[in-house]
Amino acid sequence: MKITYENNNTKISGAKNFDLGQTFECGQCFRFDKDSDGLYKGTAFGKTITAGQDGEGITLYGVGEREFESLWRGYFDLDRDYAGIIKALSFDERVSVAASSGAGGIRILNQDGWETLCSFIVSQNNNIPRIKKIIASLCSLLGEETGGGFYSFPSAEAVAGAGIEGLAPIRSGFRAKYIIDAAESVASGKVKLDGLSLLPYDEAKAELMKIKGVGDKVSDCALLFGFGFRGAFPKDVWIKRTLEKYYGADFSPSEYFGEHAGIAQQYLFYYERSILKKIAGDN
DNA sequence: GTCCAGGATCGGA
DNA sequence: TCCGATCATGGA
Repeated sequence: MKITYENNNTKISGAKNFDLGQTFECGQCFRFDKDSDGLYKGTAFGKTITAGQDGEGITLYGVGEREFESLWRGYFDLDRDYAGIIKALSFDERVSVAASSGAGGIRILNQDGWETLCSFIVSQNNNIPRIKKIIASLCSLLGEETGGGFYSFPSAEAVAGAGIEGLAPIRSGFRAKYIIDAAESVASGKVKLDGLSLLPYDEAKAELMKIKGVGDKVSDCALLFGFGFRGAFPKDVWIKRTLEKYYGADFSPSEYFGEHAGIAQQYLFYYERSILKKIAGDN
């Protein structure tokens, strides 16, 4: 992998297993959209960027060395050896097939913990287009403008301050009370997100599940996408179907796949949900 | 109009 | 412990 800086852009070339589209569209992140020109635009950690990919590599527009090193290198998980992880996980036939059939360019983003927690509370019993819409609405309602009509994700304090009535415009339905409980718990310190990534998995999970509306799956998503727990294995409806179909009952993904179970999960999820669905749709 | 969505909670077997 | 109904809304 080679990083070069020119004209206030950062160019990443020779990065193995890094596909911008797969990474932004595999369901881990709700804040990036593809523009009509094929570029992805979105906001993370209060910074809005435009990113594109061509045969030469990935370009982050308007990002200089300082910002790249302090934010985006970590965000895109660039210091993790995905090729090696895929090799290590390919003892499993399903993961091997998924990784070599259009899911191998996914990188697990290191997103903001609070944003990820809140986003996956919104995701429950919901569909991705609507999840994105609700989150965008929450950000424009309570976040701060970051330029070009983009907004930062609001702090827990800002969300708690709005109260349940204040959230009415985002149309989040029965999830509003859960969002408020999460915001109040985090703002008050009842649930501590600082240092959560350093706790053992079980303790970190129990901490998040103190929040109403945060159960087994939502907490695993937050841990995997927002707190660096690559061994967390979120079990949504698609993955449950996959597990039943190929791995049988009483199967323990975390023991079977090990420390990178979450990455295996994401390959399986994206492959089953997007790639097989697309193939089915083409027939 | 119907079905269902990256689930969690609650009450009752 | 397990199962089903329910939750609020709108995308497909």
